[in-house]
Parts: sequence; structure tokens; C-alpha cells
Amino acid sequence: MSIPLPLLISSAATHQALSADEAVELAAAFKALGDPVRLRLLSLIAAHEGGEACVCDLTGAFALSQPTISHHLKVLRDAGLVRSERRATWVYYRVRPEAIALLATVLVPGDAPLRSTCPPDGSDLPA
Amino acid sequence: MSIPLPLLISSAATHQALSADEAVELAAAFKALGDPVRLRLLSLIAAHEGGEACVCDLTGAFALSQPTISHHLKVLRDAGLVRSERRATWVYYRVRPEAIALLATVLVPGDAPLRSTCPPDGSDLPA
DNA sequence: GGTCAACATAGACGTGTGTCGATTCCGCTG
DNA sequence: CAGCGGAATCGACACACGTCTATGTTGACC
Repeated sequence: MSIPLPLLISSAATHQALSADEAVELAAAFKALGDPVRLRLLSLIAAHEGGEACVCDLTGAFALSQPTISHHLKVLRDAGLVRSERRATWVYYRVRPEAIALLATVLVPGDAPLRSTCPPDGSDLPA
Repeated sequence: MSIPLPLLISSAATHQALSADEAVELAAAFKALGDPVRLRLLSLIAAHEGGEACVCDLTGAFALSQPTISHHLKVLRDAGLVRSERRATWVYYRVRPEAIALLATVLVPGDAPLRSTCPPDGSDLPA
């Protein structure tokens, strides 16, 4: 009975318009995605074997300097989209799926997905 | 057999890392979402009755000048996230659900959603 | 036709962002 | 300990972005 129309970009909990605070927080994450290099970095990390990649795996994929890649990784990490972990000489980056899933949920409210309609089973986001 | 891990930020069609061209296109859309005012605008439009709102409905929700709101609406329109239509004196804005859904699909590849696992029924994105 | 309201465009200004080269930090290994 | 390679930080610079005021454009109404 709720959800009168293809209601998008809503607060995941209430399915209402975003509050100013929610918007600020979410916009920071989307802003981090708003650069082609960072999108590809995220993609490369996710697609790399084991779901993680060290910086040396990533720098080669771009015609950019190592500090620039490092800067973009920092932006992604500050936005909460990736985690980093030092192991010996190398630093490994890994995607934080909860953060990505939250963004997707905001775009398409969970129990009214656009692409396929599942019977509501009450499952919620992991963590 | 495919999808070794929580594979995110992938090309919707191939489930592989994004190409440079895909990344440029998608980043432009995410960048448009990377501002709190634009996120709230999108949210307000989607939540408004009939799924559309005129500019006069939106300007009152912000402590910003009318030209600034107009500017943000133009950014959203240029990114393909909303449509605008003039009716008499007023211009009505409406969300383009396909565009939003595409972004969500990139974040969480369609047939391996994070939040609920549906039986694959082969349905694809509308339009 | 004149006037008014809704909305868009133009120009200006301060701040933020992406990139670089140079340097520094950290941990391994002779 | 010295040296080396991987990665982060620093400082600088050009450009993009968000906001404003002022002005233009469009359609309705007297």
C-alpha cells in the first residue's frame, strides 16, 4: 500500500525523502564514486583474485603516477568504501560490501526493487 | 561458477572490471549524485505526489537561491537522471528510473544481489 | 500590449579537486 | 646497519565546482 510510484533515492528505513543529514553523508560516498579512476580502482579491487589487490597491482592499470593512485585510494578509504591492510612490504585494499550495498539500497529501496520482485522474506542487509 | 566473491562495481553485462569508457560514463552519473543538494532534490522529486515536482515545490526546501536550484537541476538533467517538462508557467521534473536502476545494478550485479537471493527468473531491466 | 510570476542563463568569485614531482615513511634483506 | 623498493605525504598548480546577483526568456492574465 505504501510506495505510490517508482520511489527512488529514499531513506532506506523510512522510504521517505532524505533528510539533510542523510543527504550529506550519502553524497560524500557518491562523490567518491564520481571519478572514473576511482570507479575503475574499486572495480579492479573487487575483480582481483581473493577480492583484494595491492597498490602495485593497481598502478599499472593507469597512466597516472603512483602518488595519484595513492591519493584516490585514500579518498575511497576515507569514504568508507574500501579497507586497507599492510602485509609486509605491500598494502592490500579490499572493498567494503556493506558500504556499497547501502548505496545501492538508497538508489532502489530494498523491498520494492525495480528489476525483479521477490517474495518479501524479511532478510535485511548483512551487518 | 562465476562470481568468485562479493563482486561489486562491475560491468553489468560481463561481470568483469569496468572498462575505461564505462567508468567515465558511470562516474559522470555518480558525480551528479555527489552533492547533498542534488541528492535531496532527486529524493524530493521522487517522493512528491505523482512522481513529479515543479521547481517552485523544490526551492522552498533549501536555503539557496532559485538560480542555484536551477543549476543543480540542470546538472541532474545533463547526467540523465531526471527529465523536465514545461506545462504552462511551471516546469515539472521527474526521475528517470532506468538511469537510477542502472547505477544500482553496477553497484550490486543483478543476479547476485547482496541483500536477498531470488530464484533466477531471467527478468531484465525494464527498457 | 503591458505586466507579472516562474524558470533559465550569464558572469563573477572563492573554494575544492586531480595531477604532478619531490620527499618521507616503513619493512624487508643483505 | 645500510640499502632498497613499495607506499604515503607534501607542496604546488591548473581547472572544475557551488554559490551568488543581475539579467533574460517564457507563458498567463488583465
